[in-house]
Amino acid sequence: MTEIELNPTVKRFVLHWGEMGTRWGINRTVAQIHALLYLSERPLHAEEIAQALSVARSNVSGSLRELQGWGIVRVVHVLGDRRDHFESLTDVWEMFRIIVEERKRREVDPTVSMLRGCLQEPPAKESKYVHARLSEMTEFFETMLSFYEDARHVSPKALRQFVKMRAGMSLLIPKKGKAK
Amino acid sequence: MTEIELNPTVKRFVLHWGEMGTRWGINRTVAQIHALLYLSERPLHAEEIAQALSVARSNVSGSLRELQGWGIVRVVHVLGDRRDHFESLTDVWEMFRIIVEERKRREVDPTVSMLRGCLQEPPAKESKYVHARLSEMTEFFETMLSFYEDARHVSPKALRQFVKMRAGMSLLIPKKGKAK
DNA sequence: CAGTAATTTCAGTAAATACTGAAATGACAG
DNA sequence: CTGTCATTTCAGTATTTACTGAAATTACTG
Repeated sequence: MTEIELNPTVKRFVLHWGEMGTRWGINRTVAQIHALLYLSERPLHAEEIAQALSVARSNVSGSLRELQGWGIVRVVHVLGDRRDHFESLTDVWEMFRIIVEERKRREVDPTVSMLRGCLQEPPAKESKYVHARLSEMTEFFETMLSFYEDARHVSPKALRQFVKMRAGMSLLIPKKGKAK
Repeated sequence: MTEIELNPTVKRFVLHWGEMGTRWGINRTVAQIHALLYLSERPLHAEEIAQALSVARSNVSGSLRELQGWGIVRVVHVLGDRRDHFESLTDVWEMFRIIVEERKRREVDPTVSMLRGCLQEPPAKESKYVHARLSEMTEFFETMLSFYEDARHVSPKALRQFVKMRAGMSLLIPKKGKAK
């Protein structure tokens, strides 16, 4: 009812984050709730969130469930309060890692399965050309996956350092002469 | 009218690609057309595409425009035929590079602007906490951007080799002792 | 410069997606 | 147990997004 007015900076971030969500296939409200929790110093309960964003309580409920499914929001309890409270991870790198991992699991892995399935087909049946394109696509995904797999076995700390190391890439390119 | 029956493998790929598109914020039909062109040995004209996918001619028109906007489909002409024909890039790595570049431009860059804008605000106004979270988020994006910038200046060939190099990551982690 | 084929635009419609609010369920506290 | 508060479910509705087909425009041909 009574609009709990958000700090303008928070509002700006929340709205933008919501838009970004939609562009990457994430429900707007889900993204907004995540943004709100990310900027909230203390855990919030569903009712507060509903008021802050002017959405229905039930909508918040489902969205929180989804965020928990992603593993970037968790429920906590406040002494003397029966309600569930929610907080976001604060470590941006860790959130990024989790999101990448989830999207791999939900979207990339099934795509690779599909591609392998397509290549299974008697190669006479479909044209040579189709088979060639699908092979290239599969190889691309598999290369990316094994790169990712390697990266995953490096400690998060070391990985951060690697990414942060300016000019890191250019030093690392294989062998002779300067890459051009 | 007369359904041009797609090769089952092509159909499978096209349908899957369409679904993946939607999950990443790409219109289903747009993704399907891209998939179809990717697997097509010769350039197709809009009418063929409309029939193959059973969608309206005008829908194909807009979708092709969008794909051209992304830069992964281009128009070509066939001698003795007035119609525009369309073909997809065939190099998967190059397509990936272009898509990443575009999404950076359309989505990441504006987000970083927004974040910088938020940090501009008199830090007294918003809570210390909000400012701290926004700083971390900004730093994350900026680190990623400069990493990407480095990678962009490496030749595509070298970059491919780098990604393909198994165990590449673990070798590359800074300094003393083996990571992890 | 007429006539025709190709393409694009756009208003209307359909489909998908997101959201609401009432009702059902669950979880305590006394 | 009983009542209260919290949460979830779900059927109905609203909103957004995608799509169609007719009409307008553009591009070409003879």
